[in-house]
Order: sequence, then structure tokens, then C-alpha cells
Amino acid sequence: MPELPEVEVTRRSFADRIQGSVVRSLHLGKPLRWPLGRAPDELVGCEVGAVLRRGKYLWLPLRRADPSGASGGDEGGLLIHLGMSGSLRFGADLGPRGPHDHMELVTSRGQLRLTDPRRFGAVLWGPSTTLGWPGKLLSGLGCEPTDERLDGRYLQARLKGRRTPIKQALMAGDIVVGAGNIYACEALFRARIDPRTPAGRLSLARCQRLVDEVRSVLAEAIELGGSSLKDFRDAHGAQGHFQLSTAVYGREGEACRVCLSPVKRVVLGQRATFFCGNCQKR
DNA sequence: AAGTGGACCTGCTAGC
DNA sequence: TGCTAGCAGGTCCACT
Repeated sequence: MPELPEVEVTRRSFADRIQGSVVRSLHLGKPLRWPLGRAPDELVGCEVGAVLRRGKYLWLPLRRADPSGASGGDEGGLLIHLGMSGSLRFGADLGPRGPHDHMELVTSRGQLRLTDPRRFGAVLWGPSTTLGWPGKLLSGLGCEPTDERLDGRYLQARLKGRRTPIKQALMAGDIVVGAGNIYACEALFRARIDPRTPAGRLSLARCQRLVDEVRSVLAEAIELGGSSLKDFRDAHGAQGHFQLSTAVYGREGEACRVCLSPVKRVVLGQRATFFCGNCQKR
């Protein structure tokens, strides 16, 4: 479900409220994508720091209260990924846990609950040196869309020699993070680039246009509260509205909003891909 | 190295 | 109504 905008909207909806709270307990349901790591007992009593996002990952720093008053100490945290179907809620009383609630962090200010029916999500516990950034697990991730280093020249250099379709290169996350299936389709539509175009063949001008459109589509989606295709909610339970404005995603056969020709659907890298064959060129 | 395809797991929908 | 096949927003891994 969640691409970068949904993760960021989720983060913003609970980060301020949870920061400064103290962990009382952690409840785990069925196992998720990766094992949790060390025994979670040690995070009881920790104070929650500022929640950060990197790509589609959230990092919840947890610092052990130090009775001696000395600063420092080993800092750890929870690394959370929402997978395809995950969502987080934070509240003072979320009611009884359901069969798809696989993680709940009970704090002095409320419960942070991960609901994830498909269990492609992940919760990892570990020291910031291995899970936080700059950490090993996230080291393969590309630029944040807001990163100043990211421009047409950078993108073109990274795509050089790749024959894979540009859409797959965009979604791979090793060059730019955050554009999943919906936003990759939308950004390519806005940039008027056929998603099947071999990545290494894009001109500098088209790379620049693509960077600009990836940035703007993600920023707009965050502004609108994310996409609520099916069931996305932020940690307050509020829905997003971006899906009302998709130009191509999920619109096979419907009229292109620019030229009125029918939106096409193909499969690239086993993912449904939507585009306008008239507006988008190789 | 880069590309491809399968795997993970469950719920929903369209079609028979 | 009930069954089945196909589909879904993400990532990792093994293989060519």
C-alpha cells in the first residue's frame, strides 16, 4: 500500500505526539518479513525520540533513561516498514487488538499499532549503528527526492548503460527512493516518458524533467494526505485524497486527461503499469 | 553487472 | 450463493 507519501503522512500524524513518551511494553503478533532481532524486553523504560523517515522506512529512536544522569549510552530503536498492506495507528485507546495487529508499542501517551494483513511489513529492533542511518541495512537506498544532489545529470549518470525499462529503474530504489508503482506511473506520465523506454537512453533534458516530476508528484501527494486506494489511513485514521487525482494509475481504458485517448496497461517487472500511448514517448 | 522471475501472505473482486 | 482465478500500494533472493 504505502509509498513514500503515505509513509511520510503517517510519520507526521504521530511523530510529535509520541516523541518524549516512555515505552511501557511491546506486544507482538504473527511474525513479519524479518525477525525482530534481540529480545524486546530491553526497550521497556526507553524514551521515544524524534521519528524519522528514510525512503519507505520509519525509524523510531528509543533511548534508555540513564539513572546516573550521564549522557550517551547505547541508543537503539525500531525500524518499521509497512510493506504492501501495513498501516500504523497511534492513540490513547485503540481498543482490543485484532488478528492483523502484529506489533503494538504501548507508551505513556498511547499505543502505536501496526496492522498488516499481508505481513510483508517489518519491525526490527537494534542499535542505531546497524539499523538507523547511516546504517548498514539502509545503505543501498538511493537519494531522497528532496536531496539536492539529485538532478538530471545525476539521474542520467546513474542510468547509464541500463537497458531495463525506466519505470523499473525508478522503482528499484537504488537511485531515488519513494516512487512505488502508483507514483512511478504518475511521474512518467507527467514527464511524458513511455515507461518502457530503456533507462540508459533518456536524454539529459528528459532526465531533468523526470526528476522534477518525481519531486512534484510526491510532494503533491504528501500535501493531499497520501493515496487512499482501498484503505490507506494516517495514524489518526484520516484518509488521503491523492487517488482522486491520478492521471493514469488504475485508469485502464479510460480517457487520458490530456488527449482523451484510452489509458493503456502493460506489465513491467510483474507490476501493472499504466500510461498514455499518445502523450508518453520513448 | 544487470536483468528476470519467483517468493513471501492474505483479502478482495470479477467471472463462471 | 459459492467457488476459483487473478489481482494488489514492496522488497529480497537465486539464477542466468
